Amino acid sequence: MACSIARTLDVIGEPWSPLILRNVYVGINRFDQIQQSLDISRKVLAERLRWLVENGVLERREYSSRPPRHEYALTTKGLELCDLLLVMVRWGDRWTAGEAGPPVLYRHHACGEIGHVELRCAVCDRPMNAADVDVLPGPGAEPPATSPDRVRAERYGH
Amino acid sequence: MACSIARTLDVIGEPWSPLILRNVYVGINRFDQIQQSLDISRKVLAERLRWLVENGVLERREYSSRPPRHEYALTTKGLELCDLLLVMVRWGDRWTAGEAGPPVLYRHHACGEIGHVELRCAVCDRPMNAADVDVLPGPGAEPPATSPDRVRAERYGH
DNA sequence: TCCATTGGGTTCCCTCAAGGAACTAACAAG
DNA sequence: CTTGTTAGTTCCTTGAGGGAACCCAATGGA
Repeated sequence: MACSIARTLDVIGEPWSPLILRNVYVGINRFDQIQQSLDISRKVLAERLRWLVENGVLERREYSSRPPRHEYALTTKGLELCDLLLVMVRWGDRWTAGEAGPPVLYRHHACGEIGHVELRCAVCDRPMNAADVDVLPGPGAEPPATSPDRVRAERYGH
Repeated sequence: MACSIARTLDVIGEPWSPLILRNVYVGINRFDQIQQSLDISRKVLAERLRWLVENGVLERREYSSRPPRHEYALTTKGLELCDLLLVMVRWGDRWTAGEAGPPVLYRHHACGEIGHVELRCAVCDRPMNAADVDVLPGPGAEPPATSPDRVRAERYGH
């Protein structure tokens, strides 16, 4: 599908993948550790890891050759996906955390404070949220075919 | 699970939900429109819409009483979820768009320019990405039980 | 008046992927 | 030479997703 959301979901759309990614991100990066931590079936975990490696999100590397042992590490591509996790965390904290407060805190290296992410426009630096943008067809849009859907989507712009 | 990522995924973790959300966001917000646009089964679409409404992400409202006709609209909670979509789009554009370029562009109301989102720290305003934070247990963390995993996760830090 | 159509779903069946448990391989330690 | 550890694979069963058909209320057209 000519939609970056769909293409992103194609890589990490199924519900275990973000959790696997999160585990690798925090240092839980070996097969059995991940399996126990998530209580995921070994079969599905093996499939997901293979998929994530094939798609360049994780790297499988040997940390011992005799006996052969492997662990998983984030690639640059994978680390950038973790930004998505930070945004998920923010939403989850705001809307589902309950009275106990957030289960995990994030300390920003640059300022040393506990904080959370905000979305800013890369051009003007001001806040840029879903309510602040118009959606327009881009160069990679599926060719002519001005479908009713497309017209509707173009017209929207809030 | 005491993890905001898991809680977020509980709401929109299955692969159709973000696409449904995206459609409602751009104005494709009636049952048949969504169904045709995504080529999703009517059964699953009905289930997902019900789930999203139950969870306060969408609102089902009547736009005609005779005959009774309904459409779906984003709540505030749902609109904030769309921030997640903007971040997905950014990643998808960077890593999966190919040579054709991004299929969709986003124009920022504040500056009028085509841009994309960046993550900033809400405290100090500087860039805050996954590589720039330490992960610490928060108030809502699952109680004592200092598991090996936890220790490992705490020790990690970037 | 009757029929077809539209919007917004249900119902039923069937397949396919997820889950669980057990098994394997390769080596190390006691 | 038995036990343990890591990293999977195999096999079977169950449950969720897809497809197609059906439903119902109202409306438009012949």
